Amino acid sequence: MTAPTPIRPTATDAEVCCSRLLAEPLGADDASELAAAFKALADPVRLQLLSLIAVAPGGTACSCDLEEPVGRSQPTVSHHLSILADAGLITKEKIGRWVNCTIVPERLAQLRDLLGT
Amino acid sequence: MTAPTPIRPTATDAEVCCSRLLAEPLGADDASELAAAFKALADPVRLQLLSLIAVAPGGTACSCDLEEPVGRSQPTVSHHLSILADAGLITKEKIGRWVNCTIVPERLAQLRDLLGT
DNA sequence: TCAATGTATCGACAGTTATCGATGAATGCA
DNA sequence: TGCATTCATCGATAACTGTCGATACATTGA
Repeated sequence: MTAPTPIRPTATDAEVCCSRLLAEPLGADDASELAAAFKALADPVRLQLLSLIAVAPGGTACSCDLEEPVGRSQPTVSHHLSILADAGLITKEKIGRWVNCTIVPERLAQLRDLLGT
Repeated sequence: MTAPTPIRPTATDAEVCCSRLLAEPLGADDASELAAAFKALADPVRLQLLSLIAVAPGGTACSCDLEEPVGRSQPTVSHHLSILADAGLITKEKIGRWVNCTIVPERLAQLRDLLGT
């Protein structure tokens, strides 16, 4: 997860028609990077958090409003939010005592495009 | 993973514009189902296997030809292939002594669409 | 029928992960 | 300054997961 790849690279090559995943044999390094990205989505609590943040006004929600809907403790929610942030799926901004979590739809689109276009 | 949802549902509702994940607060059950699907993709070895199968002629590869490229033992490869099959990402067909694994691109497209359209 | 081969299953083990309570740090308010 | 609140970190624990060797099963060919 180093260089931010473009969201929708203009396909100049005709072979870039389907999935990057399906276009060529995946190397071990690329596979690890990709797997790490999907790992962030591979947990029901994180998917719920992501969904709650996405549907909140402006795609932004306070961390404190997320504990009750997912039914987990504050440390657990904090842990999952950090994982989502590390994966680039949300951003966390500290406003006073609160932490505002904002969805990053471009990142979601990026992962989507890895599965096919 | 019960009812096979259509690959690209015709969006009659204007609100079905982006991601199912981002369209509404995800329930715990839906979240678990979705997470299970992404879990199958959240491992580098499985991604490599998927890639190898996809680029093989006809999108089909013999299980025996996959152990060497991923550098894992036969039981481990068998284990991962079962997970991919359970997730609907590949099908396994026993031909004599061999097991032919075939990619299911529709399933991949399904997961892609869950991230956005 | 027997040996060889491809695959699945079993048992074990190490590493990872989700979870929580307790605690500490940072901020805002009275 | 002191207190309440919000969040992150720590430590512990239970559950899950990836991995392999050993072994059992199934099929083919001699």
